[in-house]
Amino acid sequence: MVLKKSVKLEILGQPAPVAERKDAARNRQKILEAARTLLKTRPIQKICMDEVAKTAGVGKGTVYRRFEDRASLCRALLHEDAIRLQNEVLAGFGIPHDAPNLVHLAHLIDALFDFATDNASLLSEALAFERGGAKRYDHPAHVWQRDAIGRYLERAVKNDEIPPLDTVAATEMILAALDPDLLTWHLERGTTKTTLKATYQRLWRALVTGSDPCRRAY
Amino acid sequence: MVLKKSVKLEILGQPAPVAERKDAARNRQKILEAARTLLKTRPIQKICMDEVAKTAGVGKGTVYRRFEDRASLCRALLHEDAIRLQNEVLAGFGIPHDAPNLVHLAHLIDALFDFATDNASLLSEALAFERGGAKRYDHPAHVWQRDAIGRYLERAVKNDEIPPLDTVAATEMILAALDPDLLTWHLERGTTKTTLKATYQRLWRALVTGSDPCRRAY
DNA sequence: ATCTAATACGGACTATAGTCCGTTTATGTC
DNA sequence: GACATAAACGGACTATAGTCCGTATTAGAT
Repeated sequence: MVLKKSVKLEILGQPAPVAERKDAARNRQKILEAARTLLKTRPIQKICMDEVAKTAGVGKGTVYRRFEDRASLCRALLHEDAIRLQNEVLAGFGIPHDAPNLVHLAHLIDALFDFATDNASLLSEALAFERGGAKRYDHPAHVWQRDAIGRYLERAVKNDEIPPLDTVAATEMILAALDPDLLTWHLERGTTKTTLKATYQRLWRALVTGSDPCRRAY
Repeated sequence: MVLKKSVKLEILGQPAPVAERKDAARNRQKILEAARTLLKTRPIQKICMDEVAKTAGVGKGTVYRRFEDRASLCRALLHEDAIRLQNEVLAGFGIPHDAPNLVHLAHLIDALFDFATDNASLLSEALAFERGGAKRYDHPAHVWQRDAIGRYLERAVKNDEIPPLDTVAATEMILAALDPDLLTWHLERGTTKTTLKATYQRLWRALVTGSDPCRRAY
């Protein structure tokens, strides 16, 4: 059997759907649809896979054949938003190309922030993938975000927009602070999204503009 | 029945063992011992609660009566190290009391870093507590670390050691980057602990010494 | 020593993620 | 259209976290 080559759309971890058989594709859609329906009634953490299967009218085995695991299903549910995010990045947020890299970065981080808060519950579940094994940091979703931020930071340094800096480490710190559970915690305690976002913008700016005074031995 | 009042030792989330009956106390020890024995053979993620129960020679119900859940057991296993950590902090790391707050903070963060790397696997499991619900950020373990860092940061600002700063937010960013899974990831990829720690020290210093230039509207 | 009530025990039970495998279906070939 | 076979289906099965509850133990009171 010759598989039709399908365009690879590896975006934020969406499993590239390589030429599925018709029934398989249909079931994939039924499952996603079922999940989305259930998501309207309660957060993903309260939805079990059997229920998704039953709602979709397929067997549990089918769910797990279409989606590697629970986290994988969550990632697929995030796909649309992820596409939008990536398109915004590719389009450069409508900013002049020659705008300072820090401005680009500000927009990128804003977008990542929105993505994280708007999808906190799904993301939390999606990231739980392989806890303790630390594999999550090798996941395309994470790698992509890291690359995007890192690129701008490097350019900003080269361009003398900010002092020299360990861009790799800084990138990771910026991303770590975007932990969906942390954001959720703040929002649940009454901080508005706007405030939180502003705080966050100030924070990463402080990080990348900071110097290391290496204040004496101790 | 009158309970003997026991000293409350609420450290890093260790459940204060309030006057247990003799059999209960004995079983608590048996369970901890069993867990530690098993931990010598493989990481906590590969050990199931039935096994702990069986090894300890008690029923599963007993395990769950002594320890609220898996995460709770992990926290108990971290207790000794947590005590040491707290004592170091209380002792001020043997630094002169009038040393700059940033120096104190450097030692604190070093200690937190060591604690996180030395206990990464247990911590990862312990923190997994209540994912998606964001309750982990209200946990005594986290609150304690936050307070400790926050206190030094505030003093450092008041003392003009660093420019004004959103100390609360900065504290959270510093802690977020200490994610045990992230540290594990680096260590697994060959970064030495020494290097990683040095990088981390530079990073938080950059953060707290940074300014927010508020570069133009965009 | 006995009594009694609070406390604890243990293992069967439930819930749920994820696997396995015998049966069914789609699809390219003749 | 019939055939062969790769792919997919579905639900029973396994593994494991956490609950429940009838029975057993402890410890203060008498």
